[in-house]
Amino acid sequence: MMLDPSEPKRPRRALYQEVKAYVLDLIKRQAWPPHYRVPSENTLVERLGVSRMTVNRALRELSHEGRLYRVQGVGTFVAAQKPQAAFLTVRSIADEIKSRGGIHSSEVLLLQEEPAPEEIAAIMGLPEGSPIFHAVLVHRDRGVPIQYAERFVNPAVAPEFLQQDFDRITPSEYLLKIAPVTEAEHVVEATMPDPAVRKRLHMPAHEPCLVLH
Amino acid sequence: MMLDPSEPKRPRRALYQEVKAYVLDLIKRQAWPPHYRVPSENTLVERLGVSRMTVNRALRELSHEGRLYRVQGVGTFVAAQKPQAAFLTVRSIADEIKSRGGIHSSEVLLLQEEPAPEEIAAIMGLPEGSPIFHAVLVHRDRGVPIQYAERFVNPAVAPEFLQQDFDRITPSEYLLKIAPVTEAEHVVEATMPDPAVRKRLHMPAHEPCLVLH
DNA sequence: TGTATATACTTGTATATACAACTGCGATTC
DNA sequence: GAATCGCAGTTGTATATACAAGTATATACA
Repeated sequence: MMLDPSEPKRPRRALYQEVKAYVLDLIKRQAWPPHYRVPSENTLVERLGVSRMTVNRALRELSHEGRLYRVQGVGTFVAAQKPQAAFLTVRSIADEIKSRGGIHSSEVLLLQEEPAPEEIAAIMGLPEGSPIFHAVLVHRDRGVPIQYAERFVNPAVAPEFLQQDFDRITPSEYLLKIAPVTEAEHVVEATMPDPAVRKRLHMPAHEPCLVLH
Repeated sequence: MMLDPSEPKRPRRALYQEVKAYVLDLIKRQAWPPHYRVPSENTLVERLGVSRMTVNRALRELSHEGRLYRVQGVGTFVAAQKPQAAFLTVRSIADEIKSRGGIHSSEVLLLQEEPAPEEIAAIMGLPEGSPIFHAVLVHRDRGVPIQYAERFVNPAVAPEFLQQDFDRITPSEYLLKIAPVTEAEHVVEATMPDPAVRKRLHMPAHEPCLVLH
């Protein structure tokens, strides 16, 4: 199939947009399922009859949009469907604060290995009481507490977790780095934090807050 | 200032990244305030000693990232600072549902003019009891209630509000269309919905939810 | 068998060039 | 005065070319 600029439907769209549409169509119709290896740039150059820079721009933008991912020296692949976020999207808290001109800092309140509590073990599919990493951090913007994060990590996934310097890199960033997320479960609930948490965030009493599991 | 690849700090970063950093730095330091007209691509080519395609990519990506905006035939300008969103971003609920393959429907529970309640009037800067439009909708995905939206609208801003067909277009989309938002205030709070709302969403008792003002 | 090397292929970046599309403005013309 | 035209300047797109950088595989060698 060629993308000929002189086709019946005069292409008001740019060529690289056509290439993007071509790829998106194949993804949407499942002809290219998730993690399918997309034809190389040079292959698409031949197949579509456009220059490599044009193909490159199309694939690069689709990659930027999260529809593809690319690995230098290896190839281009169809990204797994994005985790569905019902009118909420969660970003790295550090990025978020930085992007609006704030000054991010974080404090490690707790970082240790401990036996998994029953409910945590059940969620993660581990036997109750098996060792698990437990971290508690507070993120601040110019010293103002913004987010309190309590986190349990399966040691099988991130054995080096306890050795990390979380003043340099946030746990989210570290985990994303060593275990690229293909699937994630987010549960947002609203609740009243317990008194201990409330105190650490300097929150007034009786004020509910958001909890992200 | 030239961006010479042979500078002391060997640039592990790509040239177009350097150009982006150069522009971002000037924006961040307010040397280029919002709506300031950025030098043209050709000017930056001379000033930075890189090719136009490199400058073009840098400016295009910054435009894509919302830091600049570009008008063909006119120029490139510094974008107004984006409304700061603390780790939450809000999209059109209809778009959101559609984008994850759901089927959106909405039901108008109430749509009328009424005297403004005291607290609403205070927030909107209107005299208490002045007429105001009041709309209540439920958004659903395949029949499952996803969002309950109660909305007060200043008649001065959207006089045609009551005449709209909100089965076709959501109130958010309508308001965005007739009154492009330059500034918005979002307050997210967690609370227990009152029994009437709870019943309309078929929510189990005692479950808190999110409220977006 | 194990290791190092060569190679082919992939994506990433940078350049020069060219033309298209659009805008704003001044000059020209009626 | 009003409308039109042309032109300079701007961004938008497309190409050919080249090299850098990363990966995987095959090959040669000890």
